[in-house]
Amino acid sequence: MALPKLVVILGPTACGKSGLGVTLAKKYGGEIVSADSRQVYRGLDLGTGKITIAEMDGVAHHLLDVAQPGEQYSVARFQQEAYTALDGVIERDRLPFLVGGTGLYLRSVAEGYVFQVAPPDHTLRAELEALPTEVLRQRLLDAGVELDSDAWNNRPRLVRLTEKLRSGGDPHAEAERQPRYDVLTLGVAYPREAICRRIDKRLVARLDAGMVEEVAALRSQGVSDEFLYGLGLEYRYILRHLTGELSMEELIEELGRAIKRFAKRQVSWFKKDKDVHWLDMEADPITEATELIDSFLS
RNA sequence: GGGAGAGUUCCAGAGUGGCCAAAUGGGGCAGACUGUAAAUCUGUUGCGUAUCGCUUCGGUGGUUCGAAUCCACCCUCUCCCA
Repeated sequence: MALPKLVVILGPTACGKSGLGVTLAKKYGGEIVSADSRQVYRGLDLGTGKITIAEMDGVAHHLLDVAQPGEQYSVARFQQEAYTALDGVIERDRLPFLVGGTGLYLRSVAEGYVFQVAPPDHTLRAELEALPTEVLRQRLLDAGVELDSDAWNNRPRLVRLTEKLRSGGDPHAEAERQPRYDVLTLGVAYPREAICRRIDKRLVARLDAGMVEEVAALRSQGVSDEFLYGLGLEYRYILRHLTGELSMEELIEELGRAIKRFAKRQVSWFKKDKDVHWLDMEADPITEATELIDSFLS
């Protein structure tokens, strides 16, 4: 039995994924499932570049605003909820579009990651987090776990490896996949300089639109600084501005740089996926995408 | 006009005779990443026909086997007294 079809739209930040998603979804009678690790939170709007109701233009969107700021979210939870949402779209006999920039989230659904039975143990994590890195590392080494240089100082990863070990999992287990969809992946990207220009432009526009005020409001509603800091980018840098650490000029400069660095990391991630059909955004991406989708559906 | 101090590799900033192409941080570049992923982490960052050679530490000229480090003069900047 053939797998249901899914169109994935991915790409670095500020390249027009959401807009393209809406256009294509309208054209094909589709619905959109967002794949963004920060847009799942309610109230994180300007800072995440979340699509507005008006911009949705009547197209149904899923997995936006499904968690409370401060709440724990994870790839596994995302995958679960995305599967449910996508299956709903398919049942309604509509074409599902998975649109977003969180590489891990996208891939977990598009490729069907099978997660080990080792859910986060927050009590254990709290314990481990108090330990020095060398201790975390040494315990794993003593247990025969092999660590590559990339994980050597990576505390979150050391903690997760320990967690897997404790719950009887195998830290070396081969990554498993069970694809549930027949996927067409469209990539949205501009040349590097163009991305940088778009990022700068969008940053200023969002600050004008009240992005700093959004963060201030979240704080006054009781969202912790720790959570905001952990979100990174806009929330982290604006928090630092609000606490007086960064002037407005420094905020614009440093945040702009950080977003560009992030875009680069996204590109690094997406580049590895050889199945992406990269659209030429400076030509006619809609026609190009339409042709690809048409042949994908036929 | 007089006095004090400073000029270092993209930036900031260590380094005061050999272990210095030069610490560290930032930035840049490349990368990793299956339950925190906008997070977290790794490598690299003068040039070259590369376990060796070449050109760098404001400029010029000295001292020395050897100088970013010492001396002289010059240029620039900061500060203090006028």
